[in-house]
Amino acid sequence: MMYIYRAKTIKFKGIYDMAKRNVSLKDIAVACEVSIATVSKALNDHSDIGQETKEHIRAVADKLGYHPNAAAQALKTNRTNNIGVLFVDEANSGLTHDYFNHVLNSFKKTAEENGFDITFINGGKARINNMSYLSHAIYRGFDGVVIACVDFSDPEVEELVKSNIPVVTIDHIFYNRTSVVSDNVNGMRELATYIFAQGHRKVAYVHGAGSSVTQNRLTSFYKTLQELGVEIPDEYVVVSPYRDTDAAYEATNKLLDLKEPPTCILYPDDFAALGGINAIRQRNLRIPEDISVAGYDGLELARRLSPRLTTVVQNSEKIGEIAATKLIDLINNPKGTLVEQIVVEGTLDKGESVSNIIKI
Amino acid sequence: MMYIYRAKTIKFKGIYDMAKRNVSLKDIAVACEVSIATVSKALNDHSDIGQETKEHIRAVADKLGYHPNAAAQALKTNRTNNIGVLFVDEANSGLTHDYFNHVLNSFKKTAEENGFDITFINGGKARINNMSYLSHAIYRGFDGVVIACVDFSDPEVEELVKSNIPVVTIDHIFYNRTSVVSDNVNGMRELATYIFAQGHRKVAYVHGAGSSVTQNRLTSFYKTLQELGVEIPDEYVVVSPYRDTDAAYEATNKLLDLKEPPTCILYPDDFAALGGINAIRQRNLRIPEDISVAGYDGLELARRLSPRLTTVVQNSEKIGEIAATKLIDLINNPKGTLVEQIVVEGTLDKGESVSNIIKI
DNA sequence: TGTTATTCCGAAAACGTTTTACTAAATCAT
DNA sequence: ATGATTTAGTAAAACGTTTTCGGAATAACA
Repeated sequence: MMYIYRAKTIKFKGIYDMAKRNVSLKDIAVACEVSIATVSKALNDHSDIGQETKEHIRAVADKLGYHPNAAAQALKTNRTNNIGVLFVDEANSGLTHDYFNHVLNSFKKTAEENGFDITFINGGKARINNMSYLSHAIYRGFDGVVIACVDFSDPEVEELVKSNIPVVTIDHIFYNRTSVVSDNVNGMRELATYIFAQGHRKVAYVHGAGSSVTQNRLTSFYKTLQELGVEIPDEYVVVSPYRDTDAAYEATNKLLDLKEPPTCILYPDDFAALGGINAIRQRNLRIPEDISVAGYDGLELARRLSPRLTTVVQNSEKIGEIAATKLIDLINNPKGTLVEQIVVEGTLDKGESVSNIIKI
Repeated sequence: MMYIYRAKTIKFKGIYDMAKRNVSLKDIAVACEVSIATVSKALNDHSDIGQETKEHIRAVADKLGYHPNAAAQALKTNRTNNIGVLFVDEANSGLTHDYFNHVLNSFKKTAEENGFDITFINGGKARINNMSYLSHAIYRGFDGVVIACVDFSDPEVEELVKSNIPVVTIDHIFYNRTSVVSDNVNGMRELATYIFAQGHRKVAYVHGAGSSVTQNRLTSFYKTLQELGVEIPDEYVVVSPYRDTDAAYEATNKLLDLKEPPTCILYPDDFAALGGINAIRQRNLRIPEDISVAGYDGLELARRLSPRLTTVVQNSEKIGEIAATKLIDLINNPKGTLVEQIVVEGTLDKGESVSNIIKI
């Protein structure tokens, strides 16, 4: 696609030409006629500084417009109060990845509430001096790192995980590292069981492939239906990436072209389901009367479609929150805390897109 | 909603108990039997170090697993290679804000390609020692700051914008600061003109309110239709926040309940349009035969709905990219670069949700 | 051979903090 | 009044860099 943009350049002179030197402890020290050490202690509320001195120093600091210098603090204390976020998904959708940005948003919120900032760890490919993930993390001095949705088989990821930087992984379990995962096994079990209960026996599965998340779901799908006595033929399982409506569209067409098409199709996520829905509607089939569909994720989108999408709503907020909490625990108490593996359950949203086809 | 989660705690001992001291220039210096200065220069490829010395030092640095220390570098050079991102939207949707996360994703990409990292500037409310935006930016020493989608009347934002930190604002123009804005005026003009050409005269507008973005659109909407000789009664304009499907649902119902309901409704964004669509469908009205709708933003969602949504696709990728480029220009050349105000045009996607109602 | 460039490297200061060890003064107990 | 303790503050080192100013050795030149 061609993009046009007009630019009108206003001929202002540059405005950033004043020498910038921020006020430092030293400035406060001379203003108050005390030592730098005293200023530092006063601002950090140490007990060995007199009350009136503290108040005076703080007042002067305020008046002078003092701001602490994160770099200097970090250099001295080995703490940055900064958390690295590593996220590289297969589709490279980055921040536009629906599920992830919900998780991250909640992670960010709790991290900030605890005084931490968030910085992205970017790939080796993009950087000028191309560092590995671990190099980047060491370089920035992150107090901890959260890893989500990446290709966990990437050796660079493994290197990072095995380092001595506190790590929490999301939706993937590493031995001896704490992780927060969505309960895909039970989620899929619930969904499959519900679909079975609605009378469906010919159930197809559009598989998101790639990660342990989708692998868990697929396994759970097979297992659940097998326990219920349903056989899934191989041609009922097709692959299509996360959030890829085009691929889901193709996959759906393939399924509908089978001699014996399924009565229900499961998609890797709600958005991909849209692609499937388009394919189905294009054939003038009705949802759910002629064919049923189900998504996954439980984004708001699912509730806004008509018919409302049957889906498993993942508790992305809770996942982000717990991940942040646990990571901060780890940071503040590196030797004390135990390694935990936390499973966050989702809930089935029955919606309206899976019909009851039990013959009466 | 009640959220359940199970946690199984694996009783591993803490693993982060090894003392971590990263290898420094000094370590390399003693290993190579040269001075620290020489090591620094060698690694930074200064011209006054011999070729073989450089190579040797680099080899040793590699072997020892050296990583530069961002904090120390920042302290010394007053450069952090880090850009602050300020983003607070009305709805507090944060990273889940569709349009913004597209812009940010693209911004992030170009920033990283130029060796910059990205850190969020968070609100005063969330932080423990609640800093203003500017304080936070100074504290972290951001080389530059990008501001998007915030409440630009917030005095804290103004304080930041007026500081001597290089700033680029997105979708809002400040005097004497460079900005990148989506062309909402022309976008809305195109959309309104198209709708008019399709024969619609009773056009309602669900107004996103709050920002200059939506204000520009509203103004352009009024202006365009007035120029075309169409009068918009006051009750055709109702307010509903960005991306709020529930509010859009309500707003739509209000519009449909009018004695003389509109033949076409515009929404502040594609997602909100979904809420409207639900309200319409609930009354068994067909889109676009009985009533037409249009969105804004041009997210992929719009193309995946059926009927495909008529919308204005904003060039979010380009906006992010330009914002990053311009900000980096400003950072690298603070006194030389001019202040620019860049307008990025969008394109009308006619979709299928606005019908032609011209009587033949 | 003596002078001047050129090449390569080092000493040391500085960036803004925090923290340890210490001192001087004030308070207390006896 | 003496010694012991507490209180309030300071000096200085250290964190890991970068950079300025030289300085010594070597090379080039007359």
